[in-house]
Amino acid sequence: MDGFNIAIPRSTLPQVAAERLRALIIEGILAPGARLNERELSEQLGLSRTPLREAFRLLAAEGLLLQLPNRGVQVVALSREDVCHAFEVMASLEGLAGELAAARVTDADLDDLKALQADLEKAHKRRDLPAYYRVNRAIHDRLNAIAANPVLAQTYRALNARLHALRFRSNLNGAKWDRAVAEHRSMLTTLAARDGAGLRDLLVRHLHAKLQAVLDTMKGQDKE
Amino acid sequence: MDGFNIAIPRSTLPQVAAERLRALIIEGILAPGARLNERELSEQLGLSRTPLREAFRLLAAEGLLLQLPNRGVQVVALSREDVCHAFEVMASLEGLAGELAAARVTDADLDDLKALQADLEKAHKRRDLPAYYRVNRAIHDRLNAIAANPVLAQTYRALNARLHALRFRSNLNGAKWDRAVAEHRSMLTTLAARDGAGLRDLLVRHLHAKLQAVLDTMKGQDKE
DNA sequence: ATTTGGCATGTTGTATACAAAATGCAAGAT
DNA sequence: ATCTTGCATTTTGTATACAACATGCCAAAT
Repeated sequence: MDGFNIAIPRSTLPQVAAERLRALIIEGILAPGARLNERELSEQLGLSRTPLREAFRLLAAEGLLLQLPNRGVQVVALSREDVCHAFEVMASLEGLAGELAAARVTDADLDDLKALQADLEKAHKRRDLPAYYRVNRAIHDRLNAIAANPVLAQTYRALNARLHALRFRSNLNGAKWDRAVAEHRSMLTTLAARDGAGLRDLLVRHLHAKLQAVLDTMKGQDKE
Repeated sequence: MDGFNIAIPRSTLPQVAAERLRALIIEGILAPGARLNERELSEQLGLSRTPLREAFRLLAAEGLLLQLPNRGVQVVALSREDVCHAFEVMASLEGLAGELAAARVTDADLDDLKALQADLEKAHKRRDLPAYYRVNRAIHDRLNAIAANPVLAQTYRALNARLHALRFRSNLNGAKWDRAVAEHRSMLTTLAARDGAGLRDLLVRHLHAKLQAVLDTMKGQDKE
């Protein structure tokens, strides 16, 4: 019997630092394009430069930071094209998650998702955008969990982190929001029918719609 | 006029170190599961522990190394399941590459690919496995280049590195090899027809076949 | 006036020293 | 004999010192 995992979760200082930085980037406190001073940041975070530099390398590998030799790191500023490319990949990954989930989903899973869907619609009716985002994310996470592919989950998570800063700000307007909720509803029925290919298509289209929403909010502010 | 990129490519020591380590891992000189001693390795590579540790973090982010707090790093040993999961994702990404490539491919591209296909068949006829792998990789790289999605290319590359060590050793037997070559032929005609969905399916199936070949060679040597 | 060269300053890159944690071994207790 | 406990050694984690590089300023020359 060792179904229990009692190991106390320890993470290294660089990992913790990376998490903090990730949050700061996503919240926009560290703005895209901003150059990060090692000494300054290390003092603010209360650690030395060495673990901070390892955190930098982590985030650079994830694609959140850009490392310029002898010129330090800066927060990546995504161009409109970058966003399109990232969404193309995200859509494909999410489609795969759907396909896998359809093959493996249990009735219990479906019940959970139905509950989440109800929450989603509630948030939508209340026009509570933060709550909507939270539930939305929970649903997509759940789908990934059902897909039960850790490699997929990790790849997806890494990519998502890069875009999260943007999505955070993409304020859905009425029509698009309604449509997104409707799409979620059909996703659920498609999943219940165990229609993998159908769910895949739906998710891909769903993400393409999301891309449009993001691109709309990006309009004007051209970054490269 | 600045279509030229004259910037002399400089890389940091950690990046160079990471490349070396990646090569050593892929070639199997650093065996899966092996624990890497920082001091020892840094002396062998001729650098200090600091840049080496940053290289470790890079490779850990890529999924080639596993970091255990206060217990250093070790080369990841992929279980059969890990390989299946990775291939599922790879297949999806390669499928996306095919889909995109079909939409963007030019006649010049097709000519290049035809030439590569000829090389592939030659290598097959000669039963020259190393050459076959080389050309095979060139074809897949070319496809990714045509797809023109840097995010996809990077994601694909990272995942591929994790599996390369395995594929290296997967010795195709006669029947599977013949089939792979045939699949490549139909890929080319499907691409020429600009049939994105068709090419996607083909590539996904192609990779599933590859997975089977890899799993076969893994049989027996159970690692977890 | 503009440009170029050198210098001063600040910032990153690498090495090393020190601290903390883990590992292995041996001695003692049960 | 086996298991535990404490110590010595090894190894990793963090901080800091030093070196290399980049940047901005000022003076001098054209």
